Amino acid sequence: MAVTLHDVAGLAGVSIKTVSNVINDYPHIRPATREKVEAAIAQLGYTPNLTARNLRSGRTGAIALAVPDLSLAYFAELAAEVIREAEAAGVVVLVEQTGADRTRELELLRSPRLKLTDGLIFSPLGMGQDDAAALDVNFPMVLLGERIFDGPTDHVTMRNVEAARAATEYLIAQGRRRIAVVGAHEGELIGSAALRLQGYREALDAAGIAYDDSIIGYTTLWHRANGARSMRELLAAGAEFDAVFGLNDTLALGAMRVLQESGRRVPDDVAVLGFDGLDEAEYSIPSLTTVDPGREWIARTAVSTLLARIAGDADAPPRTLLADYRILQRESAPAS
Amino acid sequence: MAVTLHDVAGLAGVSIKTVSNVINDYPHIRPATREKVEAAIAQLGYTPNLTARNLRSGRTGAIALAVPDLSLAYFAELAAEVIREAEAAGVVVLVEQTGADRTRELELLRSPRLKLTDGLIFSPLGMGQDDAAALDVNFPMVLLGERIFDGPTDHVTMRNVEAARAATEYLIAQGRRRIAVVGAHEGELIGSAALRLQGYREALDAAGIAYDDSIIGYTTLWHRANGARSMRELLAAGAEFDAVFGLNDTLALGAMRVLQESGRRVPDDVAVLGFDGLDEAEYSIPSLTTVDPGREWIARTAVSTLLARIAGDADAPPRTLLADYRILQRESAPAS
DNA sequence: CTGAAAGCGCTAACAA
DNA sequence: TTGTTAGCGCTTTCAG
Repeated sequence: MAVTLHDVAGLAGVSIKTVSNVINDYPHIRPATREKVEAAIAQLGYTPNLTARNLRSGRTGAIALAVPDLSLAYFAELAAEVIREAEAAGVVVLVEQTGADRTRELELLRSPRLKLTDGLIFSPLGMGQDDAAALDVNFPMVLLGERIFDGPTDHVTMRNVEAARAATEYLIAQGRRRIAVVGAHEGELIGSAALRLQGYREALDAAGIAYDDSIIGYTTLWHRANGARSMRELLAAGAEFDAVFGLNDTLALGAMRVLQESGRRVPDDVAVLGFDGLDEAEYSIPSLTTVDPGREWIARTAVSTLLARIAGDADAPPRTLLADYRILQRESAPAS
Repeated sequence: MAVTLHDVAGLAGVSIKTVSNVINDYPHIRPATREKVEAAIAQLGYTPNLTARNLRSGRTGAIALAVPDLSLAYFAELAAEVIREAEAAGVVVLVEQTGADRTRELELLRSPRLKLTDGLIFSPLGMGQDDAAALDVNFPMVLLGERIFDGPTDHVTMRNVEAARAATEYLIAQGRRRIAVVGAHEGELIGSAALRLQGYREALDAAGIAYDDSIIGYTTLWHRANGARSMRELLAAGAEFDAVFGLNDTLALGAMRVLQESGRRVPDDVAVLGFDGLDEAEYSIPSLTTVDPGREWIARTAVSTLLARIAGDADAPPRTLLADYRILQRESAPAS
């Protein structure tokens, strides 16, 4: 641990500047000198102290990623992509979990721990529009999720409304008329749940189908257990429907499970459609038709956008970047 | 960003040492001084530069977690736990993905990026016994997975052999005699696959059942798709069996999917049992009987062990810590 | 092409 | 109780 530039310089019989030059591939070094230095480095097993380098350069070579919880499959897959992408750019990722909790999200934005990184990719779920001011931070940041805040921040997000509308239209095209929803958030106006529900309503309207709140299942955290519970409540209330739109895959899988327990056949009695395009949606019984909202593109774009900000174009106007979506047709809602 | 101790000291009319004392809760400060300093800090919006502090103190307040891939559910849930646990201790987590690739695992151990952290929780999958020397690193490290290396390193792991044996015995107790396996690794001697297979064989031996390689499905990466593919190969080869032991849940779920496609009823025709105790195993159709290897305990223990090493007991003898397992009885292999 | 020296922002002896 | 000062290990002018 304790081997420094000075040790290497001493052994190689040069100054620390020369060693530094070698390490940083400074071009004009005499080959003989370079060799001496490299031999010394190898002999001593020297590795540069990144903390010192960071202090000097003002950069850390790390970015932070803040998501609600890695045990939510969507965020796990997102994080996997972000880390892969960052690594390709030689940057390391520090992962924070907020639990989708407003207080913790706000704390995170003020946390000195972020000083350990050059920037933040942030997926806020708990904060509301009132908290927009908290997003006016003095470090590079890219927001994931809806552009619900007007601050000067880059957003990378998906077409929630359009994608949900397309999904609903897809079900309607199969002749489904009573389409239940699982995962709605009571009274929410912004956020993914509200936007996807809006897309759902637009599709109903366009098809002349009345919106019926009695087949909307409300549940906050998009866990599988909540999808199951929500569906049980719908069934217990005697709701009638011929399709279910899960506002994400995990909910849809939980709901599908309960439907089958109750004796409904999927898709014959009830078609099921999810949202997220998770790997596991391909291997459920039946496999889940779902909307791929472009998660991979989002991860890639978030990283490259953040790195560009860090690299300097801090004054470029903030951008909103939208991923393309597509419907992955599977068995739970086949294309008729 | 550019506000430093000196700025605060200047505004408060004291020396930087006094400011430093206030920040670090040094006890003997006159209340009036403290107030002045705190006012200045608030006015300037000062936050300490952690990089500088780290350089000085030799600590970073961060640990690294290296896993194969966060899109593997087991590691996502493990990472979620590790981050939660670390946060409770005021430590931040940098996540690295190795892809279970030997070369990248070896590179990681030598990577200067680790200098950004105080220690490493490492789950190696690609490295073999020949690489044990590479694990003799000069920073605190806790290994997850088998104690297959003899280096002076702490291990936190699960009882793979016992748990797999118990799982197999559980199936045998239900009257199953032809128990297929999905996820074996050809020629592997150490590592989770080999150990779980060993537990399986021990159970067969104890019950006087002959081991039959024709019902062992080999596949490397424990992805759902591989579980499915492996099961398809077994079926195509005309293998006969009345139970399947998936060496992890993801494999088991993929295999179960294919079994049902092929018209087999689970558990009537074929019982299915997994390994990992994933959340999603509870919501498959049918729900998956599985072994919970103590993942949560492993995450907690890995963090606390690493932090203890970092805090100083570097010379304590290396320990191997074993989690308790339990079988979660569900529908895919009911307790008769 | 290489060396000397300053300083990034902070902590911790040591003084006062 | 508070101030002075010397580094932590590195990069980076500026000389030579």
